[in-house]
Amino acid sequence: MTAKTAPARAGRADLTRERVIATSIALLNERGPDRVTTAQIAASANINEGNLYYYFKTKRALILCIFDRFEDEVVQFFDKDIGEAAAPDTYMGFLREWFDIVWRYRFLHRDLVGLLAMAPDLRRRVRAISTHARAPVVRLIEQMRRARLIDIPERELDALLANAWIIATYWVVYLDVQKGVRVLRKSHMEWGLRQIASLVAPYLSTSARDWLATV
Amino acid sequence: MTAKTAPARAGRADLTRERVIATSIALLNERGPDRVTTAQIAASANINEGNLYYYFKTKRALILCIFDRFEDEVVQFFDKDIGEAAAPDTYMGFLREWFDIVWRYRFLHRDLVGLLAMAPDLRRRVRAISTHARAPVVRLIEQMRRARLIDIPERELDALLANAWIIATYWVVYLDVQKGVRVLRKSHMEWGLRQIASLVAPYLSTSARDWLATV
DNA sequence: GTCTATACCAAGATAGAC
DNA sequence: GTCTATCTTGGTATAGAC
Repeated sequence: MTAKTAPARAGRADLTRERVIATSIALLNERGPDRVTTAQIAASANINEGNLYYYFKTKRALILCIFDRFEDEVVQFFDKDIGEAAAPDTYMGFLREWFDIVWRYRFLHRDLVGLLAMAPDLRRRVRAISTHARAPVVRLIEQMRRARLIDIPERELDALLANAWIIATYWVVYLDVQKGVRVLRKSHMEWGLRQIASLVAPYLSTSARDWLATV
Repeated sequence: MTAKTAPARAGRADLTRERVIATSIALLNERGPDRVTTAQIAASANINEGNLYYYFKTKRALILCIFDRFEDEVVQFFDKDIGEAAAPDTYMGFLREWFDIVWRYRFLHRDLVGLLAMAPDLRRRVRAISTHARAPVVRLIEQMRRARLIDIPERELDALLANAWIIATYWVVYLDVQKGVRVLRKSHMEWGLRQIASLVAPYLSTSARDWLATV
């Protein structure tokens, strides 16, 4: 919410700062917070370790700054207006976008335990995000209902949402950790989309299911 | 496979060793490998830190020993014969047992990245486990089919299995990390079971679904 | 804003007495 | 088998010159 996003017009300092952040995200995703040292970050950003501390007083501060960015992206994503007359593939587009965010910040999900130990306050913020996410998703389902794309009994909705949330956030972790995937290729993305689709499939109208089969 | 399981007749040394292992599992589940020190383990097992190294030459060896135990339990679980005339709640019993294992060793799933960095060979073994798991699960589904409990198209099976696997392994992580659950109560367990059940529900026969509603 | 040099400390591990 | 004492390393962070 209160995050500093990338500056519009960047001076030299801003550029360095951005380079540090970008390079840190890459390293953190690759090896996780506990296996990335400040020395490695500095080296990877082509600056001296001492200089790194000019930009971020602590390693913790750097990681929190990255979390801010993630939070910003997520809030923006969910607050975006979906528009009423959505075609089926609009929904796919959203999912794709979501996977992309989760992938780019996957260490946040994968290594959350460690991060929580470092900054307990993150628990609150992580929870806030999944709470925040619920309304737009429910709205989206309502919309699909009105468009006669889906038909799901009220009492099964909660369980479906929880499952969808777990798959949608842990799918990339699963790819990363269990499958050893290093780069998120289009094929992986499609695979994840199909997983979610298969979750929802039983509740889709025949027309929507036919459409799905063509994707 | 080659793990040393708890000795049948335990001498003093064995008892100490077991205490170290049990206490380590507790600590590792609570805080994760990187936030548990050998000093804490020793203290928690009521022995001196030096003594700890008599039992395990390195921290790594200790953790690998725990992985051995997990592996043993999993293999035993999956190799167990299911028996043909299984009632619906037999399947629930299996799921329960599985959740229990995953919960007791949840740090292995939750902190796998770090563990893989420590012992790359684990990747092979983890993969072997999920490969090993497939056959029994497919057999189980076949059995449910014959008992007319389930009806699922062949081409939807793979996606369902993958989703079930993700939910079944990451459910406890989700509880732990996102919900802040510290002790796996019966209510959480039931919740997880319902999640899996809701995944399978669309494919169940009406009789099986009726049975499910009574649980 | 960037560097060099260095302090500091926590954690894993060893030696060797008992 | 268990303890005390100690070594070693590597990683975070600071001081201060340029």
